[in-house]
Amino acid sequence: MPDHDSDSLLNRQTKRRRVDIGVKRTVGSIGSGATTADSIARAKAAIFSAMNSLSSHSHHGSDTDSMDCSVVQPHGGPGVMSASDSESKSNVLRKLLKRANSYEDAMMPFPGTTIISQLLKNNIAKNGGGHDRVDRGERDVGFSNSGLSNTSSEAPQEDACSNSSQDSTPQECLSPFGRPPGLANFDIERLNDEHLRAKRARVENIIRGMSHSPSVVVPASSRHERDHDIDADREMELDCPPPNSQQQAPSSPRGGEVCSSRENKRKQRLPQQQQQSFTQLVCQRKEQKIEERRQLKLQLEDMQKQLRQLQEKFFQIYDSTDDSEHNELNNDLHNDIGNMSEDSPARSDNGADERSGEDLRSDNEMSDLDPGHFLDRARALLQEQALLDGDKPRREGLGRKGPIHPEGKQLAETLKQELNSAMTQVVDTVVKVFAKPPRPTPQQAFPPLSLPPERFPPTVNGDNPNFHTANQRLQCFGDVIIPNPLDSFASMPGLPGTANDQTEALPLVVRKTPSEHHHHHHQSSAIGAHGGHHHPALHPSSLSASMGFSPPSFRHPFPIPLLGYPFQSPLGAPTGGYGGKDRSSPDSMDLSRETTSLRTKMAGHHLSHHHHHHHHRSLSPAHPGSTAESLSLSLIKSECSDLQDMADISPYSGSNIQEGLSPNHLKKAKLMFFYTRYPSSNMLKMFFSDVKFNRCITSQLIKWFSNFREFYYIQMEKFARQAINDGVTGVDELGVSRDSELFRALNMHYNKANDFEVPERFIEVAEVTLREFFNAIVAGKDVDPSWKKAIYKVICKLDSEVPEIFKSPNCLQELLHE
DNA sequence: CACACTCCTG
DNA sequence: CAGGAGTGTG
Repeated sequence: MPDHDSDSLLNRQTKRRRVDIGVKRTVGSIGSGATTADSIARAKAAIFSAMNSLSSHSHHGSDTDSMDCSVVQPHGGPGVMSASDSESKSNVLRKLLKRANSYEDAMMPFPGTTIISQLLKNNIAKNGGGHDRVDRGERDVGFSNSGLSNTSSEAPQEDACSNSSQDSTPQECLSPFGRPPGLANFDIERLNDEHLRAKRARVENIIRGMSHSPSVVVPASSRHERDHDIDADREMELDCPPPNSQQQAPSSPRGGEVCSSRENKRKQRLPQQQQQSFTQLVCQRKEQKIEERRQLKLQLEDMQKQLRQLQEKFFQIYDSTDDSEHNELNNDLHNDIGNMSEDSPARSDNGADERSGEDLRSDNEMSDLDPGHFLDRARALLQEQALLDGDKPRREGLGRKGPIHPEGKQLAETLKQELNSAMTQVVDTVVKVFAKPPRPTPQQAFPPLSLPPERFPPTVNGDNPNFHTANQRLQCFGDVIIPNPLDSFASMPGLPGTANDQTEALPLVVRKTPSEHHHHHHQSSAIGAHGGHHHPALHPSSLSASMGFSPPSFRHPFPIPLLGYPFQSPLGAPTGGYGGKDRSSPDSMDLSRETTSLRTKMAGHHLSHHHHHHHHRSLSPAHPGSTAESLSLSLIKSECSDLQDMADISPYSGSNIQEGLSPNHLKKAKLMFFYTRYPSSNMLKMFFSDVKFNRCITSQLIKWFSNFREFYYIQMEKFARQAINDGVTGVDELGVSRDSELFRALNMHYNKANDFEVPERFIEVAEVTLREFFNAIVAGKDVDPSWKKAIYKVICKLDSEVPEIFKSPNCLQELLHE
């Protein structure tokens, strides 16, 4: 037997003696995720799905799957799309889009024309913006042309280390939004050429340098790849100790001898010349990756630009119509659609509704670029249209009518259609491209385009401090699993927020549909926003906290991903967004919340085998370390450099419903422990209503309480034994008071600052626990491996109600400042 | 199978 | 406190 130190043996022995208390508590899946969404929301969802699949290359797309399911639900029922593989995802997307479209068609009596196209063309001509392009009309042309502009010479077909099984047709890897013919073609091609040359030179340089060095040092990133490639053989290659002992870590002295470092072994495995060619391949693949990212970036920019153009045009038209009406109408529309889709009073969005009026106004100057508002206006116009249609309202909720401009209505209609089709096309094409190859190879013959920053459209707020980070984010799209962009829908809850935990990304994990969709239902549908009705489980405090603070600029999810993820930097974020609207709750302001969530996000990521995304870190020339970037850097935990990507990408900053648990949440949980030792997940969800729950968050919270319990029981046992050793004979002599040592230890742990008055009940429970332990030990029950189980059962019944105040996200302040 | 739980380790 | 492991449960 390969030597395991006695520790391991001991461990295995002790592990046998586990005690599972089987305390049964309702595992609450709060509510059903069934939400309704109108076509706009669906379109949004579709876009985001597309973005997501684009970003993740449709690996492990479970996140979006769940979203898709819920989105589809109103029509298709829950089980429609439960498959989690990427193909089905794209299918879902397509269906979804089709539904959205058909819905629109039904809504609109006026067949769509191409007004937008015309307008856009005119605009382009007028502005002389040679770089702006609108290819909706000639999309097909652009598509077919997309692949022609260049070839990537350093994309060898015989990629030895490629684990992709698909050498599919190159065209499928091409961007559907490839450079359109005409306008910008010249510049682009020139750029392409330059860039290609430069890149080639770089590659050759690298390769030359590598082959010259006597001891070929494989870059870390490529080592990863090799790890991946060789992974299959590892079992045979390495004479590792049995799986039981995970002693490959260098920390294990003997294990280290037996199982020498993996990298070393791996390095020696390949003969020299193979290594050289290997390194070449590696470099090539790096380049390919970079190219891929650039292409993705470009595509996204194109999409953004298109959207922006549409918005501008739309607003131009819209502004010509009467404004005051629209506010009313808009509100009306919210209600209307809300009623239509599914009148769920449980989910209502007060904030959004109230805000919509002022938003519409401020938009005119402010800008333009918030697609969410854009859609709002589209809806408003649609509503107008409906009203114009006359005395026969299409639906019940539609009672009002008023003076309207027929022209504007028609315009709105067509614009809307245009928008919809544009989105559909965008999403469809993106999905088509990126959802197809399960593991898209970087072998696209696609010209790397370096993009002058001027071409990058301005962000929502005009200034674009996050431009670089945005680029970087886009660069990682190909490799990194991006948290579900839908998360940014948190403030437009018509869409089911999905877990953005990457555990979802485990391969072959099929999402269990209904039970998984535990969401906060106090969030309302974005459209069905007639506020007031709350979910019974919901308390006003959390509502006010989660809605009232919502910074208007982040209400709409669209600009966030589409405009290059202009997330707030974790540090500066909420401050800027709130604009002093309210004293924001420290919880939602928590600076390190992203930090906490990082771990969550990474959970399970190791299975994705996306090793190559280290490449852009080492090679990417565009890594300027912008402000946001450096800020994010402070959040990077440690070894896992992937975390940086994740950190940058986190789309959650815009909402009060945060994705991660902050230290304040931890503090709160500790205080809650004074009341409940065994909180149910339902309870946790209720009391941490300012956190968006996904599996990871739930697990983390549960783990917290588990850890609390662990400490608690350890203390109990310790003090019980100590009492026995001290000669205590009877339980009566055993008490717990606020000045007893046991209490101090516990208080130190759960209430370190001692700024919370520990409830008396906890003292009693502690005393009971201590006595239980004492008795059990005295009775010699501790010889039984599961002797604690009985105690656990007793203690778990002693949970008391957690005060309502804990449900407030601001509870910490309210609790501690008194 | 997923989840919650405990136990152990770092 | 988190991660991993092992176990029990539905």
